[in-house]
Order: sequence, then C-alpha cells, then structure tokens
Amino acid sequence: MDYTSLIDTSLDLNTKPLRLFDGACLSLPREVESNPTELRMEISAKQETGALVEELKRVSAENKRLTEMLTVMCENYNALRNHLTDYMNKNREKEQSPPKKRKSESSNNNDNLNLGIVGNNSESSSTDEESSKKPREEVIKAKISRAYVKTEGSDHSSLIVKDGYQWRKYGQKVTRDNPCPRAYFKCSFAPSCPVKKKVQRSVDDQSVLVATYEGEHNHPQPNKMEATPSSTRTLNFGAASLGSSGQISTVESTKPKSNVDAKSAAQPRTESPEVKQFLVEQMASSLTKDPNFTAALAAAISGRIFPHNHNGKW
DNA sequence: CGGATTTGACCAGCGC
DNA sequence: GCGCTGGTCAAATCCG
Repeated sequence: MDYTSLIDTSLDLNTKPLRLFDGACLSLPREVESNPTELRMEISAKQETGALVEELKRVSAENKRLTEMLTVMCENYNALRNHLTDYMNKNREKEQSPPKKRKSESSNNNDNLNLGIVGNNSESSSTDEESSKKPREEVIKAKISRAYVKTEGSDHSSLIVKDGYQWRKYGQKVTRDNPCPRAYFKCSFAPSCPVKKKVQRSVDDQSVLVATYEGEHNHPQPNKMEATPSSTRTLNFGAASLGSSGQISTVESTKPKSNVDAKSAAQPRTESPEVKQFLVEQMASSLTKDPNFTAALAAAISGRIFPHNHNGKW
C-alpha cells in the first residue's frame, strides 16, 4: 500500500491573498482620492490590509513549511516500511522450513488466522495451493492483509465487512478451531480481480471480525462512500483509509505470527505512524470534500486569477 | 428476472 | 490408504 500516493498533494493550502484582501489591495477605486474623508478611510484600510497581508504571508509560509514536513514524513515512512518489508521477507526466507502446503493454519492453531506471506515468497500456503489446483485462475499475488473489525450490537450475526469493495460470497465453512463459521468472498467488482477475502469472528472476542485479504485489487475502489456504515467502521484495503475512530486495525502480514492474540491485535493503534498518516489523510479528505472549504478555495483562486472582476465592487 | 446468497458436495493436502 | 480439514464449486434459494 502506498499511502503517500493517496494523499492529494495537489491541494495547495498556500493560499494567496483571498479575494477580500485582493480586492481591497489591488482594486482600490481611484476616484476616492479626491475626497479627503474617503482618503483617510483608504489609508486606514491600506494599513489594515497591509497587516492582514503580512499575517497571511506568515500563515502561508507556515503552511508551506508544514506541507514540506508532511511530505518528508511520508517519504520517511515509506522508506522505513520498505526496509521493514525487506527485512521481514529475508527473515522468513531464512526461517522457513521446506514449504508445505496448508501448513500454516494447522500449525497456527491459536485463532486459526492464516498469517500469510507477502510478496515474493516462493511457496505460500493457500494461495499457491489454489494456483496449482486451479490453473485457469490467475496466479494470485501472495499479498495477504488482515483487518480486525470491531462490530457493535446487532452486527454480531453478520460476517459482512464493508470495506468499499464489492464482494461476492462463494462459500461458508465451520472450521475446527473456531465455532463461528468462516465466510469466503471474492471481489465481484472486476471479473479479473483475484482478491479473495475470508471473514471470521475472533474466537476470543466474537465482536471482532477478522477479515483476511488475499491478493491485490487490480482496479480502483468502486465506491469509497459505501465504506461508512453506521454500525461497522471500515477500512479500505489497498486504498488504506481508516475511519478516525480507529476501530479497525489492519495487519499486513509479512511474517507468520504464532501467537497473535486477535483481541490485542484488535486494539486501536492510534500511536502508529500508519494511523497518524490516516488521520492526516482524513483531515485532508474532509477539507477537500467540504463544500464550504472548496467554495472558499475556488473563490480564493478565482479572486487571484480574476482580480479585475471585483474592482471597486466591495 | 437477474444477481446475490446459501449450503451440501466435492477436491486436494496433510498426518497417521 | 484413510480420515480429517480447509477451500471451492454449483445448484437451489432468496431478494430487490
């Protein structure tokens, strides 16, 4: 997941002087010069405008500085994440015994969560099995992620995790380690999309749904707005946007965890860089979606581009 | 009526 | 080889 690519960096908050200031600054009617009273008002207005422009410049500079800091932070985060992924992949290659199919779930008997393999592993558990079993299917990239979804109230009966994608349920199975049935979903938005999802309640905390994603979507997220139900907070797998409530946490599995406690894993990780990143994204997203903000931004831009439109009109 | 869901059957890997 | 298990298929059913 490349989070930085999702941030709309095109939103340049280094706004130039707003229309009000522009208008006052650039378009003072010249005819007032002949009137002493209006001249005093003009001087006063000019002073005030100057102070405001100074303030605006200061805020703009600060905004620019913050934007640069954010960019640097994103770059650092991605670099760190890549390092971590590489490190874990190397570790796993060293640790892994000769690959056995279907090994991980039977050996990982704590919460029957198949912590799969990310990336270039030569033999992953279920994914490779599927590719050998069903040659007509595309080879699914062994990118496996997990989402822990805290459900509320009546949601305890459903195995639906709304994450913004369209899923088609193709099977349900009661597994040995968990009395709650496991549901199998395929991405139905694009016929060629190889992504599969398994959803099962945590054996420790049945209010927690554990969604395991296999593969990567080869299409954009169909509908992000769909991903905000009232009873279930959602995450956007791949697109990686997280509800600010932090009720969902994801684990992009890069290494089999033998003793993952789903309960603890379900705890909100508000301190992690990912979550902070999400919050930044959410704020940026909220701003850009706010009609008032966009209107103000449009007004600012239009005021900047077409200052002559407001000459002496306000 | 078409798409989604359900559910029993089937398949293949694994351990004994 | 056999039984257990997880994963998938596909016909039946449901639902808007």
